[in-house]
Amino acid sequence: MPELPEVETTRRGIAPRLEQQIIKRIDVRQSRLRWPIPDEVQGCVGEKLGHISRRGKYLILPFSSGSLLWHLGMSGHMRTLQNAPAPGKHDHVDLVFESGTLLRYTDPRRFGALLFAREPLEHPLLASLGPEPLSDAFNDDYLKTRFNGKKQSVKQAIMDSHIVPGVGNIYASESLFRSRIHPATAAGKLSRQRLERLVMAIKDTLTDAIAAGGTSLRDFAQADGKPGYFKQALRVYGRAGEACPICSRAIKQKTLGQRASYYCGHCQR
DNA sequence: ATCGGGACCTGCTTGC
DNA sequence: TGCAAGCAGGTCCCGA
Repeated sequence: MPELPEVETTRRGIAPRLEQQIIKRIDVRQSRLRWPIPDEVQGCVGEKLGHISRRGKYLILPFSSGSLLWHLGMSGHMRTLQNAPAPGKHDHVDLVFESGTLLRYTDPRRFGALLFAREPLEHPLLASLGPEPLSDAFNDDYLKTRFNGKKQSVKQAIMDSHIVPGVGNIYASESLFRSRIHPATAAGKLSRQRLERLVMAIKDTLTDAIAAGGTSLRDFAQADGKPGYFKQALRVYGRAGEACPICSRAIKQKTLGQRASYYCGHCQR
């Protein structure tokens, strides 16, 4: 579910309901996520939540003693609730605020993570991320440097969070289709012009998806429970055998780096 | 240094 | 109908 647009959609959904509120309790029902949830997170209790931000696919919830770092993994999602029903099997964490509002974290596969850091941006997991793809620092000069000499496919390269954080399997395929670059092309072989196109395609794809409220796949819902609307806007992802929206030839599927990739063999070179 | 693969989990879909 | 295999939005870490 969650790539950058879904995480950003989640952030926008929960922020107005939670910021400036004092946390009363943190209920951890299952601490075994990707890493065990550290006891340190309990240090936030009694403190006021500041401005929620995002770095790559991480949400940062700042309190005076430090920040919660939250990654949704593959299947995680959050909802804010007023009158919380009894937690279900996969509702692993609740942040309970003094107002009665509650943030509930659900994650069937438990690939997500909840960590604590005094200086969030200095945490090794965040410090090693590439520049935000929607910032000016993410440009063709940057990609030229990072792709230099790379034999790895461009699809795998843009899915590497240390190069481009936030682009996952869906938006990698979509961005490559937009830029008309074949996903298996060696990253280091891309011309300057194609890198410019790729940068623009990634920015546009992410921006459009955020505007649509994220892609709705399976269990993804926005923080208010409404589904995202980008799924119908996907041009190639999950559409093997369907007609390419540009040339009408059948969309192909190929596995790269153990992940399904979708592309048009005619439009993408 | 770069890479490919395995690992971590559960649930849904597919095929026999 | 039942069961097992295969696949799914992520990414760290290991060994080659």
